Amino acid sequence: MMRGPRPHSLTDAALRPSILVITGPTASGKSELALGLAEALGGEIVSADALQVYRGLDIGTAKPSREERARVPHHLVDVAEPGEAYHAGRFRAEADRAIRQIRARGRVPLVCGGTALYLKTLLGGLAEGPPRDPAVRGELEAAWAAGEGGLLYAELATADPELAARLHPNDRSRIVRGLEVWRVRGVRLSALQAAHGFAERTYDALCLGVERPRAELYRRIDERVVRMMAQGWEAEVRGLLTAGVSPDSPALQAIGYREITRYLRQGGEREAVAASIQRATRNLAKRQMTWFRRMELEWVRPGEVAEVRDRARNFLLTGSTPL
RNA sequence: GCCCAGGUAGCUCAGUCGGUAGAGCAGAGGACUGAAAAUCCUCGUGUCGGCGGUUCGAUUCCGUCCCUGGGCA
Repeated sequence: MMRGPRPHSLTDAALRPSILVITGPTASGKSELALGLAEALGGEIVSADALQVYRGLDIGTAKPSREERARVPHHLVDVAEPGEAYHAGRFRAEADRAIRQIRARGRVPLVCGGTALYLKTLLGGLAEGPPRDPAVRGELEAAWAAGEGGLLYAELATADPELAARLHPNDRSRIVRGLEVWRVRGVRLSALQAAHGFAERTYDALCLGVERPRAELYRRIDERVVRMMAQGWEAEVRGLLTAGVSPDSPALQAIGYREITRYLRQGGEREAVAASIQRATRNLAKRQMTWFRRMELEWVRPGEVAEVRDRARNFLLTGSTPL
């Protein structure tokens, strides 16, 4: 079994900038909490959300409103075109820059979002791998779509046996990524990952997770989807498609966007769309919980704003790099 | 009232030429290193509508009753 990174010495910790992290499953109310906290502490919000980065995806990503963004500066929202493929590597670099700038202004960086992989890369870094290569990617995806998944898995088993051993033959995304790394750079992704091990410790972070009873969370999700549909989500998606955004782009694979795109292109029962979006969102929340359970978060309840504020203040004052 | 078709897992349904049943979805748990709201893995005992009958044995066949659709009156 792999062991976690060794605890860092106090000297190491003293060099690390303090940040606040607020996460939680979708619709848990983390944005609201972050907003209140940012105002109370003189902070700025760095979004850790894989979809709010895209311009034009507003309703379905529950993007902060113009008013909210006027109240508190937000970073990493609307920083990519909807046709682009944003990714963890880019998030890591841009979040680092945003945090640096916020601190340079003497303000508190408040990272808020539910994309656990992004949070993980922020806190632990990311292995040095080649960025995605559209050409190679295209070939691999095409091969997979043509039913050659078995061949691709076999190729990976030869190129990077260690990686293949821990991937299920059906795990398209990871098999494709592993082969991509092998084909463009001739190195094994598993080796890069082993060398790195998420061992970077750039920040001294207080990580808070917003907690809600499952049933309550699911109810909020269902209600929010209804609200989003009423706000014109369908028209938003139609606009993106009309503007030429490819239905295959990552942005349109997002929950809701994918269902609405399918509906607009292939038809179907209108009422079934909202229901399937609700279901997919509930499934997402459950997957997020799986991440959070092993993230060593301090759990807070949505109503505990004052307590959380004091907890955060205390952390910032006694942390390694008081402001 | 009569005729027909159904009543099987939370939902939609398959199936058992009589040996107590299985898929999808839901739900739960898990994995996760440049698409991550992605991608993937694991988990299915339920008076097989009720009551009788035939049978070594009935969810399966027969009778009857109840319920739900549809048709005829």
